[in-house]
Amino acid sequence: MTGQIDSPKKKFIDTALRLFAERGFYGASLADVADELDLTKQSILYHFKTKEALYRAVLSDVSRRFDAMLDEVTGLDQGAEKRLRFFLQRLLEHAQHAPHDVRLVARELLDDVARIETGGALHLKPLLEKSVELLTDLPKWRYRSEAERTAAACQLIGAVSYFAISQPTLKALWGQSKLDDTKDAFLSTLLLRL
Amino acid sequence: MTGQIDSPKKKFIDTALRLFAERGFYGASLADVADELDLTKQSILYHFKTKEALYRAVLSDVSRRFDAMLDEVTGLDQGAEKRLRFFLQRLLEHAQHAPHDVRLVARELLDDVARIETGGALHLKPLLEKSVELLTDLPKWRYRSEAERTAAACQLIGAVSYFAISQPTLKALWGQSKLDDTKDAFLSTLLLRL
DNA sequence: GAGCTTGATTACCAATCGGTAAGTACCACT
DNA sequence: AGTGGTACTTACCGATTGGTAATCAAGCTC
Repeated sequence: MTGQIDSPKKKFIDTALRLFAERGFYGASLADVADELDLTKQSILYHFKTKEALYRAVLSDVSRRFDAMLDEVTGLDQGAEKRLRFFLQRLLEHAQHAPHDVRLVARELLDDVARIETGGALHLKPLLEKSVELLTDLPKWRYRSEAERTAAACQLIGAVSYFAISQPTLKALWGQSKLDDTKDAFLSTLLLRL
Repeated sequence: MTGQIDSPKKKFIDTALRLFAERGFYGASLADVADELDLTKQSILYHFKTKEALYRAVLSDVSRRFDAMLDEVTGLDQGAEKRLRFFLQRLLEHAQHAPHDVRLVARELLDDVARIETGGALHLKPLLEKSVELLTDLPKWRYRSEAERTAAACQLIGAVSYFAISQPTLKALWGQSKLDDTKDAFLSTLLLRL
């Protein structure tokens, strides 16, 4: 129904994703998004009724890509540990060439506090449930209880995600070469701990 | 010089911290902060010249608390592994009863992207350097290279921080009891991997 | 070539934003 | 009693925000 491919909405969604991820929902105005495309903000409001609607469209695009990655992992017909390693590798890759997605998800988590108070919707609920379930179901780790497996899953996702959103800062802090070294070492040391 | 204790600025800083952490810099207006205190926004501008100045004051307050925690860890005269365990425990505790601090730091990391592009200052630079140095210097882990120790340090900080900022969402997702179970298991499984 | 849809425009709006200027209530000190 | 500083207020400002209304040009079908 909603034309996914090559819709004229796509350029707005892509640009809005980048700006929302970099500056947050309130930090990026409709005029900012339109300026990046050399258009006016009213052209955005033609395709999306409100700024909120644009934001929801961006979120569902992010969710779609994330979901495709998760399906790729669950579809892999291999042993549990192989799949877990594959998941972490794919998550890290995803964070590398779709950094805006990961940053927007992080902002969503931060904004949830205010949203929960006001009874707003948690947009990423299905995504989070799927991710954690995937990780806790996969391995029969040496951790004993369900709680410990869940905790370990949160640690793995958190380590990768936080590292991903820290990269621009770390690059400014360390320079590109040290960051690259750390990036190379990241996956191996993470997998080493499984 | 700048009166730390019981200054009339303190209530503004505390309230601003909460709102900035929950909604971000652009999501929380001066009027919002003032309303929470049943005051007018001009009373804020009396104490802080600009909104940016208020934000910097909030950040330095957060940095001060963080720094005190780090000093507490480096001051502990014990073996390297003991200190590392103590650090992770204290970081998790800090995230528990000062959740706004951790959330604001996360927002700073997200905002750095835009700030680096425009040549802005990275407010948390000294804090980050100190944290990572502390972690990489402490243990002679089984990881071989400097890069692998750095990567491991990032993983530990990231796991704790991301878990901390995810808690309101996870509570809404799972309920309080499952979150509590996971929280209890979090530190033990994290330390298990050292 | 009339009519409809699509994508974008210009013009305009009320509300809110951060910030300035001037004034007020209160308190300590002399 | 007068003075000066502190904490805060009311009144106001220009700029920007998200959003509405009306219009216009291009392309399509019949």
